[in-house]
Amino acid sequence: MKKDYSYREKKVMTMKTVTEMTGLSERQVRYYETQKLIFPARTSSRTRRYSFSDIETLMDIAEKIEEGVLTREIRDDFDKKRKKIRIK
Amino acid sequence: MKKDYSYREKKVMTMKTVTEMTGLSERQVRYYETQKLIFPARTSSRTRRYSFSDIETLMDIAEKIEEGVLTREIRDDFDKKRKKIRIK
DNA sequence: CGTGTAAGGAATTCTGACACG
DNA sequence: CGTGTAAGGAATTCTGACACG
Repeated sequence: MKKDYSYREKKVMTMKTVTEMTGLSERQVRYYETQKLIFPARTSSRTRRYSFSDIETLMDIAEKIEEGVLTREIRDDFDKKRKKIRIK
Repeated sequence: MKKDYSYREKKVMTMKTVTEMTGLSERQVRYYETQKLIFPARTSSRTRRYSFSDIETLMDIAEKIEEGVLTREIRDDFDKKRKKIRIK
């Protein structure tokens, strides 16, 4: 059974809210999705929905990008972390 | 200083998400606002933003309405509860 | 009282592409 | 590589009003 309520993970925000909260452009947010760094949900009419968790990930990404890290590297890094969590 | 992060109280959702999560119509959600039962935030372009807390309040309201309680009574009830919390 | 609906405008979102590099 | 932008269509949101009652 799936957990019914998790404020942090629930995909509820639209693009506008995300750009407001992160300071990133729509273009940036969508690009990071194509790079498989974030995974917004989609409504029946194709609009994206983001979670608080996504917002936090985006802010991490923004920092790394500023440091000159490539999206490819950020993704590998995320994948590694996910693996570690699974091993635990 | 204001608390910077509270997933539950942060006003981040648009009307569409709210109607999806509560099952209410846009009309109902807006009406309950005119009755001072919920207080969404507004963006610079006038669109409403709701919090998880608002969603929960809306579901409470929906239940009461079904029981035949008047919005006026629901509001008085909410006001009483707020007062109690303050006294504590 | 509480809610549905049609109306018309404004703001939002989406995709694919050109651009720079 | 990462991001800006103009383009055009589709979906969303808003307000004020008429309707029923």
